[in-house]
Amino acid sequence: MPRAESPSPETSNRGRPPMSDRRKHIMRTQIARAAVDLFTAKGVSATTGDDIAHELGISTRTLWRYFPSKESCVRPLLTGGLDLMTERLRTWPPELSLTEHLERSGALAEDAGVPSMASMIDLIRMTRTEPGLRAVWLDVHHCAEEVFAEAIADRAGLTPDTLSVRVGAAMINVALRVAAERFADHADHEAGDEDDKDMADLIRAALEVVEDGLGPFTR
Amino acid sequence: MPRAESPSPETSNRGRPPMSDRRKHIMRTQIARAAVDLFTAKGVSATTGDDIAHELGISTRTLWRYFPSKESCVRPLLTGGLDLMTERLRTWPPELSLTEHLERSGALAEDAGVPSMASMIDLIRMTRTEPGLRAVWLDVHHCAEEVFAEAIADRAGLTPDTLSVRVGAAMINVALRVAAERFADHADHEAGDEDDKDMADLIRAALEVVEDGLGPFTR
DNA sequence: GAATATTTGTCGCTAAGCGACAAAAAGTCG
DNA sequence: CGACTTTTTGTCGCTTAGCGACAAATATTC
Repeated sequence: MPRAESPSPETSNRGRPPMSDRRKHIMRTQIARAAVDLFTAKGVSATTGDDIAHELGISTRTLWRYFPSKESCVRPLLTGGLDLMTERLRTWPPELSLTEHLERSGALAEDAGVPSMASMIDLIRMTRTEPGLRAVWLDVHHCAEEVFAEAIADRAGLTPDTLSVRVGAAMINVALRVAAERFADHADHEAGDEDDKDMADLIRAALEVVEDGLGPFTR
Repeated sequence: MPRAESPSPETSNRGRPPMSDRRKHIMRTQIARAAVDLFTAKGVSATTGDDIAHELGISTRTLWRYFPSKESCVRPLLTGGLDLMTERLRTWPPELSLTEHLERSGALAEDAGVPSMASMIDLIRMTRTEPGLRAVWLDVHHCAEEVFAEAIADRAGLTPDTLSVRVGAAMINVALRVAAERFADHADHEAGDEDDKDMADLIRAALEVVEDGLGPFTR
């Protein structure tokens, strides 16, 4: 049986601590990369699971072991920004409000946090026209809601199931989603108007609405 | 070719104004009913498109002409509540705030607005465990965001693309979603604690968080 | 290096979902 | 009502998604 070569020489863990989980993680990101490349090149519907698998030199069966559908292959890329956000929730300092803390996390995410920003931008754009990708995108954020709810509940001394906590977590979540979508949409205008260009400003502006509420808005 | 009998005698438009669109709409709701019944009875993964089609006496090919996947067959049921909400946005009186207006709409929805409330509750519960149904549920609400954005923008004299408008619409939207999910989860406890029992109270409480914002919450 | 556990590939299968064509409706006009 | 047109439906065939089972290959442990 012709064994597939390691996905990439520099990402393989040769000699270093074995760590089987690491291998899986690398494989998933490799698949995600190949998938997004093919999606952007040929379109989602024209890309088959066989295409993605063949690109990496793995069998189709193995591909479906890593992801349950071809659209979900790009999930690791779409979670990139949120992973950093939710990760930093663990070190949420008491003197900062949640929005302040998230704003600073957002500033980090833009710079070095996410390795392949260009692919992510392409992906988020594709979610507009590709229902399958949009479903993944929405689900990624839906999963993040849970994490936000736990963080908020923990801080406020409430249960994550409290209605206000769930709504609050969802509000935070959509603010980040809308900011990301807007960033993706306006990313290539580059040297245009300097209103809300970088991710940090967008996140700040979006979270501001969440912070203040709709009261002063739609009355 | 054995023609399928009309889905139901009383829902067929025999002799009355022709109206081809009406037939389609009836067909869609009939399919949705059959789908949710089979999903609750056998589970989603164990239900095939053939099952749904056979239940209605139509061919599988026709089923896929009405819906692009078996999960999306239940979409008409999941949009029930939101349809009423967005429809009533057209008659949003100037003297009411958006949340006030939506609260009243919510009170209507509970009573007579949605015909098959029981099926909807079952469906929303299933979205927890069935990824395919959750995707439909999230997408239904995502589509509603667009409508809310237009309504808010229209009232505020802004473009629907304004960041604050989009975030605001998304906030409204998730509040309604969380309220619906909570209602579905706590629906059968019936005569338990009288905290947040009916839909109207839940919507009111959820929209209150949106109205006030997270400022007084996570600081 | 041998024994064990995990991963992968091959095979076979069910089901999703679409394109094309023909039959059967439904709608139209006289 | 009857001929005509338009829309809908069914049948057929096909590609792809995606999983279960078993065997080979690989990784891990001792």
